[in-house]
Amino acid sequence: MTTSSTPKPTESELEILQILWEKGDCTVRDVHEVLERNKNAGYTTTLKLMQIMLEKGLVERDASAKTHIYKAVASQQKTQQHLVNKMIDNVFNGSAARLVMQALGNHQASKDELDAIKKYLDELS
Amino acid sequence: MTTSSTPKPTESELEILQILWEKGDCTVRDVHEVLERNKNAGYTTTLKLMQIMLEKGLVERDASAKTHIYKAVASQQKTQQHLVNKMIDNVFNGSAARLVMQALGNHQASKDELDAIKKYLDELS
DNA sequence: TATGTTGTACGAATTGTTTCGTATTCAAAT
DNA sequence: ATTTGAATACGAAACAATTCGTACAACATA
Repeated sequence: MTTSSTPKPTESELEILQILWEKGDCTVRDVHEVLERNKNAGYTTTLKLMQIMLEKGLVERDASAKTHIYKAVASQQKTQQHLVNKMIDNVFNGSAARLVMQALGNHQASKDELDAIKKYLDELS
Repeated sequence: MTTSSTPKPTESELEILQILWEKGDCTVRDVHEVLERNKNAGYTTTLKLMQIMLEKGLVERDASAKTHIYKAVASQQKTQQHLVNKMIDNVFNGSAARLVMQALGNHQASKDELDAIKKYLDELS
């Protein structure tokens, strides 16, 4: 199995998914307010993106009230898995180990994080 | 420093870069022949892509002879670093450790690979 | 020299992503 | 009842990525 049921989100869509994962169910306005802190895009831009995500099946919504409530379809964990696997294949020629070393090499992980990884590795083998 | 000198390659561009990294300097035909094994796109498509990559500064070329010779500008290592860092930020909220665990969790790493990672971790701390 | 082959250049169609303006709907407050 | 405010729907522009057709240049060879 290499394909997944939900399509790969674009970068903008991923930003929205992050918010939905963190805050749970959201209105468009909820999402837009968070987005606004870092970007500056209009409200209808956010709305349109979320409507397209609905068409693609990336989110679901409860449209029974006037103000619709959105939620992510795929879990954060599943989506991360999907994207990491893609990166391993496309960028690291299938070697998870090379990705791991690259990730740890630069992007400073704290001592606690490193310890956690070691523990995780011991449990794996 | 979060930005790099060369822009982020698209997926198609990355495929071409992979070939250039592996085979060293290449003509468009060289690249196209490798590409053809997995995809099917016309020769002029590959040519155009590589011309655009030249404009973007992703590749350089020696155009002194009739048949031009292309080479990647950024090293594979640097590009991988760039892309991994981006993924850590965009997908894993800045946590390298979470990416690492996700990478190891599913995408089966061999025992040798796991050992190599452990050794690497020991050297880091 | 004429012809075919192999290359580059370039314009343009197609498709996907992002952005926003405008229309419309609904409900609350005046 | 009318106005106002907040929401959705939708079309379309702007931009980027991908694909390919066609034109043209260089060169070997018949």
